[in-house]
Amino acid sequence: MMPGMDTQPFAQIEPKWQAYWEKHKTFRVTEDPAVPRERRAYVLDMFPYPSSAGLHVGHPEGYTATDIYCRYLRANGYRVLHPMGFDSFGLPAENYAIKTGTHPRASTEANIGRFRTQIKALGFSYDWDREISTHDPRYYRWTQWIFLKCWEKGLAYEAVVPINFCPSCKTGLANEEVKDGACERCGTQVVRKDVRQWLMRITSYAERLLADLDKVDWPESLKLMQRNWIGRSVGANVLFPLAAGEGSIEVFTTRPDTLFGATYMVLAPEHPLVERLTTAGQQGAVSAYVELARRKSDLERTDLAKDKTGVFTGGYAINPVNEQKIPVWVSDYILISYGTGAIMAVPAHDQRDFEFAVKFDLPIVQVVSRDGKPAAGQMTQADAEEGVAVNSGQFDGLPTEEFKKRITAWLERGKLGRRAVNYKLRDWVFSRQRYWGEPIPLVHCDQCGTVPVPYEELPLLLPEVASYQPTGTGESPLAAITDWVNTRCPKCGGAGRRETNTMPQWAGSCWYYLRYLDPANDRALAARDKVDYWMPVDLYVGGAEHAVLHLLYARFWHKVLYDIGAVNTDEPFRRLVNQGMILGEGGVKMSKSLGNVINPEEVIREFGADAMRLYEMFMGPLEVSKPWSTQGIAGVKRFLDRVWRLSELPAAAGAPPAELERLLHRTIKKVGEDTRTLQFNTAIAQMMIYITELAKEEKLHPALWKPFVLLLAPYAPHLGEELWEKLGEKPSVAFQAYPQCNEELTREETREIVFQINGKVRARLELAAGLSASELEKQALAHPRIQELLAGQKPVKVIAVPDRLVNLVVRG
RNA sequence: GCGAGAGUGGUGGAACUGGCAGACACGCCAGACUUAGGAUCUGGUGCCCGAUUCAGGGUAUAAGGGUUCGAGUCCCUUCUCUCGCACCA
Repeated sequence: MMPGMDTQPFAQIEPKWQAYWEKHKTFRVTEDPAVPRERRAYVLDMFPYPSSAGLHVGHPEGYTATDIYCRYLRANGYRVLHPMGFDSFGLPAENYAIKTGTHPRASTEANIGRFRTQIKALGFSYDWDREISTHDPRYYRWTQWIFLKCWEKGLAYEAVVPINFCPSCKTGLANEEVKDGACERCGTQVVRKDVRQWLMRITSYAERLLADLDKVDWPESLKLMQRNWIGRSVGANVLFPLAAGEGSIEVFTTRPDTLFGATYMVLAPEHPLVERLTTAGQQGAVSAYVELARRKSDLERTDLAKDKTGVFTGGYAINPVNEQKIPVWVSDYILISYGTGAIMAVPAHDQRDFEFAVKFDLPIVQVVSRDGKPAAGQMTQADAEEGVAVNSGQFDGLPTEEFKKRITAWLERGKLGRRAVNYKLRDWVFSRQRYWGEPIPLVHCDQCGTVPVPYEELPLLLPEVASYQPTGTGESPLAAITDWVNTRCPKCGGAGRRETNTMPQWAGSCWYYLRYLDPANDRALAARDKVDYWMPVDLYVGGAEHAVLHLLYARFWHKVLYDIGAVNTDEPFRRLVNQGMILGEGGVKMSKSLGNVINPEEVIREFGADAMRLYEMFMGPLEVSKPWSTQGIAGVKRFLDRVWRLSELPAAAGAPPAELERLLHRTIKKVGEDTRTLQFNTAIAQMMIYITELAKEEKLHPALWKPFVLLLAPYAPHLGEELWEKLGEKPSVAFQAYPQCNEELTREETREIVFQINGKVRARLELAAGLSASELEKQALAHPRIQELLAGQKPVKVIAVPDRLVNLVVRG
């Protein structure tokens, strides 16, 4: 048989309609002030990094979901902004350049070309006039502009700090980029290294980043990840005077109520007071320990179940609540980067302190009790629960919460301490010692210090280099270009040196959603009226792997932009949905090494883009991970072929059968609701049910067919256009009004009522819908099978649920 | 270890505020059409027992318990898996 006779000719249809959309700019969108706010929607996909591997099947999943949703919104009268672009700065292109000498721009732009072609082959309704790439100087001009704004506000600062350094990528990494002690990108163990860095003061936004999570409609699990990452904790900073000489040790504690149980103190090895406190006798041991700790990697220091180590400094401090002299130790279980880098140790109520105390035979004093009485005998582990104070002098008997308030007030009165809030969140290590990124637009001048490149001179172009090889010395390959590095100070005109670090990949992706609003603007990152027209993003779809990276950084920058009046809202993304991962066949992760990677290009060639789209949506709920199945996509293609064959049937005259009309309206209702709520899998199932029934007819009723084509079009847009045209209609189907369901017709006339005895189904009966409970009960008792089984017994209880069931309860 | 989420046929998954478990699809089985089929169509398909065709019955949502006329759904305990954090004082 001729191919194409009984299957949809997707190989012809799909390029045909893609060319049509492109030629007519069908999905170009402009700002029409006549469209009211509630009829506008900004639907955003996380833009891809254009890797050399080409599109992955995971990309089309989220893109298809938003595309269906956008097409649904347009059919329902919305003006929809739906753009796409490329996150095109980044390490892989640079590593490729090191290997082959190809300029990262050349390989990146080739990859972008391939990505664009692949994305277009899936028939997404993007407004391609708004496409952006973060490596484009017209784009990164504004990334640099935002950086300078941050610098002006004191949010970007330079420091030599010990940071996570990837020896393979030869660059510093942000905390967020380290997973299990390894570089997130390449898996190499990171080391601690002192490098001159640019940092972003994200910590000064910690409180707002935390509080404003309550304003957005995001998955709870993701909000929780951000909350935990920010890690706010409330307590007190307390001063412990040194026993000898001036000064004191400041500690942070969340449990000031346990102050009476503080029996020793511990300083981080890097703590500035270590040297002063160390006595002559302990000098050797302390120096050796500090040196050892310095050389340990972060992973070794934070190793899971390792034994606690430490040394006594020989020095003492005074516990301010009871004037007791307590020893000061040094240990690497205290981190210099959190709190004050020093703690009061309360071994009775903190497991870490307990282990340390047991190991070094330090006193353990219980100061909290669950029942208000001190425990008899030795404690075998720390008890971190709240309770009632004991062994705490005048405070005995106070419950933990109350004690915290009182002691904090007491400390404040005595100038011995004050309430304090701490965050786990660290400032964002922002500079990279690499080539392929935005140059940081600053000049170092001996006279004037750090001077910004004037705004009107932006973009500061990324210069060409002879070698992309990272130096590993803390300088980027840019440092080797002397005629670029050596420049004039913009302020005094004297000799200056350019900053040679570049920005991290996250910089460009921090604000790309704003550039789509006004991609060609050369006077502002986006005109404020366009920002006001579209922002905030109504729906943002992408993977969960960006929970504490892109999504945290973007929120941070957005708030900075909000503070300087560049945007209209304090949060960028009103609603966020994480798509699940698509796994390989068999439920394992897709990877080159396993050889189970599915190539979208091949899938499209074999099954068509519509089938690919439909299948990815039919696999299961958008949010969950699910395995790919080639047989599964074949099934979905069968459905599309069946639809095609139906379209080839001759038209029927006269009114369609009433039952099919009812099914049509139930289908309109179900598909519409499920599309609106992103439950695409069940919407597709309903379309399948409908087509199965329609296929039983000899001829095709236009009244049953036309609305179906409109339901299908958002899911299979190429076939949708083609079927619309076959109906004698003019393209495009994309802006046709969505079918309306007749509620009257969605209601069933009859319902199958289940008759149960003691909860077990014993009979079924088709009855008119809407019968009352008492009528149902009568029907149940009159049913012959029920009468037979009851054998004259009277039910002790009858539960009748209208339109559903009757349950007869017999005997007790 | 802590935090979050999830466990439903051979497989992916359905199931509204507790109300017929397994929609839809894959796979499999049988039949039709066919020179052929990764084609199409029809029927069947959780498991167990039973009935030669029409019956029918039992059992079942990770395991165990509880609430209820009724539990995949609510509560408790246990187990498994996935994700996040990991000495954050």
